Amino acid sequence: MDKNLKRMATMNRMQKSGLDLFYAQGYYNTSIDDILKSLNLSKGAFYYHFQSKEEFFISIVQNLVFRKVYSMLIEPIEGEENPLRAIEICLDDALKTAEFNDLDYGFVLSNFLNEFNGRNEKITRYLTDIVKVWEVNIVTALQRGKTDGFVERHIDSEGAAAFIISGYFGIRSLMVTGNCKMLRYNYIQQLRYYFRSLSPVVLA
Amino acid sequence: MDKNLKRMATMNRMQKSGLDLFYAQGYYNTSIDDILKSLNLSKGAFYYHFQSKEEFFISIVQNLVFRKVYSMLIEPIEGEENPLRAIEICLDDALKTAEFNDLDYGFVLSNFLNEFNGRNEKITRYLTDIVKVWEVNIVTALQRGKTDGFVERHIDSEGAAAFIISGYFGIRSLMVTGNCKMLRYNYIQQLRYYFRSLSPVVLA
DNA sequence: CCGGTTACCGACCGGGCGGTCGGTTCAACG
DNA sequence: CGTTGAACCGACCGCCCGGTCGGTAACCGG
Repeated sequence: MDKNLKRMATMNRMQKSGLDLFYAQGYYNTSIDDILKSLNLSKGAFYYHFQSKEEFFISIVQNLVFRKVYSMLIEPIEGEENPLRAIEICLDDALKTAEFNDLDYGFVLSNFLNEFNGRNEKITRYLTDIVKVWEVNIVTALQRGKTDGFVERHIDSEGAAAFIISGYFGIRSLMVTGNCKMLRYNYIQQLRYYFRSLSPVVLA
Repeated sequence: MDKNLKRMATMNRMQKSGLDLFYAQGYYNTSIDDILKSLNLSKGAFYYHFQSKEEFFISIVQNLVFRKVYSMLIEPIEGEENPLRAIEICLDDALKTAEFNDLDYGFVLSNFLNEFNGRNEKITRYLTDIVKVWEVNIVTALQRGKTDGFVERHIDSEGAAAFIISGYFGIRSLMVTGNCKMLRYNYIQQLRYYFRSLSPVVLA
């Protein structure tokens, strides 16, 4: 067990550094040696712990990306009463972390999704699965919102969920070229307009 | 001039095939030989016409991507009376061409933008310039819409433009995993809700 | 028919990358 | 103290890729 701890520690270091570099430079553009150099480790260490570059990446997706997406984008919505408000706050928080160049994992997701699309079906499947979990969660929240009177009954929850995720993926694409703060502010502003059109008409 | 025609013909063939392959497989993942093989040409021919892979790609961006973005996404909006309606039709058309696996150049744009982000500043600049032209065009259309009574006066045109582009980039990211037709339908539906919240209140 | 130019050929180079493998270190254990 | 095995080292292999370069076929003006 003590041995297992050391093993896990090294694997975790590799995964963490791997995700950072894969995200910053792209998967195909990042060599295993790049990752190992940043950790003062050698090829031998890598292939002792992982079978291949692909397996390594999949382990990162499952261990890091999925868990972070869950804790950043899914969990914060689950318990809340007003789904539209919860989604708005959640996305705003995610974009805020993105401003400080920290990994916001929603964008990590869409970035890799683009990179692997048509190039590696296996990995693409792992990534789309995560998106689907997110999507289902939003749909559920919207449906609950309907019964609770926060969401207009006639709107299409699946369509709205796809629209919300789309906007988020897209705004992060635009944010890569500076002026993040303003983009975030504007985006949330427009999201509010959109959400208003999903809300039941309130008699002021 | 006759000679020049032959030169241009070969260059155009290379650019067309190059864009197809770069788009399908990614820039870094597509070798020059891949492109040349599809045309039964050799390295010599390539480096006779182009200085480098990078220059070649930039020429594609300027000659193919920019012109197509202009004719598909910018021109159709310029003359129209109701900007919101024009944008909706324009994006719907663009997504329709995407369904048939043809290149819709808006997505080509966001795809490359993601691939080159942080990896090649020069190319990134060329791509963002095109996005900016598109953005400016939408902003202009929205402003005109305000004076013409199609758009609520207090909305932020820049924010709305960014939001529209974001949604489009994002939905194309989602479309890569099947069910394009339904996604398009749902997306346009939600876009309408959003646009309704940007319209002046009409007394029915 | 000749000289020159255009367009193209394809072998080759150097560097990088994924992956392999024989060897080494060192802590734990009997 | 000797053995064992987990963890790690790093030279090496084969392949690919961007780019170079010496050649050549075809055409064209003189």
